[in-house]
Parts: sequence; structure tokens; C-alpha cells
Amino acid sequence: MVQKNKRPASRARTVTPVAPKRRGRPRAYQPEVALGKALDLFRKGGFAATSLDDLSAATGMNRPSLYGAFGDKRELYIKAYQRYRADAAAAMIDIFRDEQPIRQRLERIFAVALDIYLSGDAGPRGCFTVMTAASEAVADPDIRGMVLEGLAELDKAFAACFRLARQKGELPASADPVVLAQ
Amino acid sequence: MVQKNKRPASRARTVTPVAPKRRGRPRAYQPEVALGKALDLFRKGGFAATSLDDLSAATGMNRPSLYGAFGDKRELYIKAYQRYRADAAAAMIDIFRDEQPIRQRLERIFAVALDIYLSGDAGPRGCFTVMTAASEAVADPDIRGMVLEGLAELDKAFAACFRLARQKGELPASADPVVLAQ
DNA sequence: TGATTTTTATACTGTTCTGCATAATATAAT
DNA sequence: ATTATATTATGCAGAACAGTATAAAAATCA
Repeated sequence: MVQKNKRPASRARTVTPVAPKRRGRPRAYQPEVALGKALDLFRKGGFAATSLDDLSAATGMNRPSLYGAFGDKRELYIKAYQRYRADAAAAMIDIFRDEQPIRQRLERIFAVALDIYLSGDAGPRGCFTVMTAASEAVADPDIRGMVLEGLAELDKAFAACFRLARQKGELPASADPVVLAQ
Repeated sequence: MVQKNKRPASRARTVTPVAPKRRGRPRAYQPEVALGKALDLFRKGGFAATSLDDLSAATGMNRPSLYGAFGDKRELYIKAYQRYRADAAAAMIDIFRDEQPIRQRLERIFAVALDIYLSGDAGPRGCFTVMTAASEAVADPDIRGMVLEGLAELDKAFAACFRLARQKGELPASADPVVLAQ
């Protein structure tokens, strides 16, 4: 996804992500940084309350550049949400992989979650899904799909976590992993 | 609040909430019904995404009437939120009063909560606080105050509930009611 | 150097929004 | 009937908004 705008005919060095000497005027922004700023803004104000002027000011990109890079406002919002989900998943994935007793594992999960929700240059930011995506999901089927998918993933991960704990004898055999995941 | 626009000189029948013969053109709407419609709309779309035209269409009131009755958009939103909180509190209060074992009581609480969140003419509506007020609370101190107050009330109610259960011996003495309320 | 390509910068268009001003309407009081 | 009052109906003004067209700028390529 990072280097997909290489011309097919060019000799692609498939491994090195080195700058491919693009042809025109160079970009004055870094897409990933800009998307991060956009995410912060959407997170703070939601979709409708965040104007393109706000986004333009925060990212340093002017509107045409925003459109060129991310599409219209809705697409940008969706990309920001995807980015948020990817970040959260990356922060969580190693915990679910660790071989720890269930209790410590849950503690670490909640610690990381709180870190995600409460960190931010200007105070706590909360969960993007809850803060903004939930309302958009009511009207926008695509966003609703993403939200449901995310919740299902989270439930599955928790259920797997509990299932593992039951196998290791940390939980009684009667415990239902799916129910425990709430 | 219903009959406060009676002139002080008039012979007020202090008990009967009978129509006090208002003086000008009669209202074409019922404030409480209109506020309910507004609440539904805000609940569906949030603050920014709900326009005064939407509110006007849903309530049947035109914009000047809206302003006359509820003030500007922000005031209307706040009044809608207060109404939501009042409704929810009314639905919950009898449960917290009931003399039931802790387990049945919790079950009823969650049943009523789900009823609030999932009922609606057009599918589930979710919790107003979570769906829309949370994002507004970031920028608006007044709304933030209301949200925090509501959460604190809820926590207190749950804690009281657990405390009572502990006194009645349904929970071990080591259980911390505040922690249990999460 | 000059042509080409990609991005940035500026400005515009049409729409939608909030809030209000003004006029019309309906009721009670005189 | 006429006047006073409270509401409704219409419509306007200024701002903000999303999206785009066009021109300027900065790089590579020939």
C-alpha cells in the first residue's frame, strides 16, 4: 500500500521501500502523519463537526491536496477509522499472543486500552468507535459494517483468550468463553 | 413549570393543571411531544448532523417557534439530553427501590437498559450519552458536566445497590461496591 | 534549456446552515 | 368591534461548508 504508485514498467526493487524518485513536484506532507492528524480531529469532534478547513489546518495540506490524497471527507473519515483500528490491533495483538496467566493478561489488555483512550496531547481522547463512529454507523452502512466487524473481532479475541484459559485450567470448565467476552 | 405563566392576580386553582386560558394565538404543538421528537433526532444523528430544518420537519414547528420554545440549537440539545436523562432515571428508579435479591435486580436493570437502547420506531437507538453527548462533551464544558454528573449518579446508584446486597449477606464482606460498579 | 508531470496555492460556485426580522394569524380582553 | 398579545408563517442575511476549476510552482526527463 505504501509503494503501489510505481509504474508497472519500472524495475521495482520489491524489497527496499526507498523513495522511488517520483516525477513531479514533491509532496509537502507525509500521508501517514497527515492521516494521524485527521484521526485526532475526527476523534475530537466527530464527522460532521470536523470541517475540511479544520482538517486542512491540522494537516498542513490544503483542500485539493486532501482530496488528491484521501478522496472526499467520508473517504478520509473511513481511512482514519481504518488507521485507528490498525493501531489498536497492533497494540493488542502481542498481548493476546503472550503466554501469561489469564489475570495478568486481562490486566495488560485493560492497561493498553486505557493507554489508547486516555493518551493525547490535549487530554483524554476516548475510543473512536464509541465517540464518533457509532453515530455515523446508524446512517452509513459501510461504517456500520466496519464497526460491527471490529466488535466481532474484539469479541472473538476475548473469547479465544478465555477459551485458552479454560484449557489451561485457570477457569472452570463450565465457564462459557463467549458469554464472558460480554 | 406547566402553569407558571398565570398572572399573579388571577385566582389560581393551585391544584388542577387545567389549561390556564393563555392569551394570544394558541400553540400548534405540545412542547413535551416536540422535545421527544427532537431527542429522537439528536439521538440518531448527533448534534452537528441534525439541522434545524430536520428538527423543524420532525416536530412540525417552524424555526422561530423552536427558538421561542427551546432557545437556540445548543439549548434544545441540552434540554433534549435532560429529558433523556429524566426518562432513563424514571425507568430505573423503581428498580433500585425494589426489595429484590441482587441478582434479579441486576437482571431487571439490564433488561430496562436494553429496552431503552433498543426500542425505537426505526430500529435500535442506543444510549444518547454514548452516541452523541460524549463527543460534544469534549468541546462543551456544560455538556461535559452533565455527562460526568450522569455517570457519577449511575455509579453511585450501582454502588448503593451492591452495598445493600453486601449488608444483606448476598455478597462477601470483602466485595468493594465502588469497584464492582466499574 | 525546454517540455512534461505532479503537486501546491488561490479562488470560485452552489448549497446548506443558523439565527432573526417582519408580516400574517388566531385568541383573549376591553 | 377593537385592541392587545402570543403564536405561526415566510423569507432574508451572513456565514460556513464541501467540492472543484484554474493557475502557479517544483521537480524529473529529454
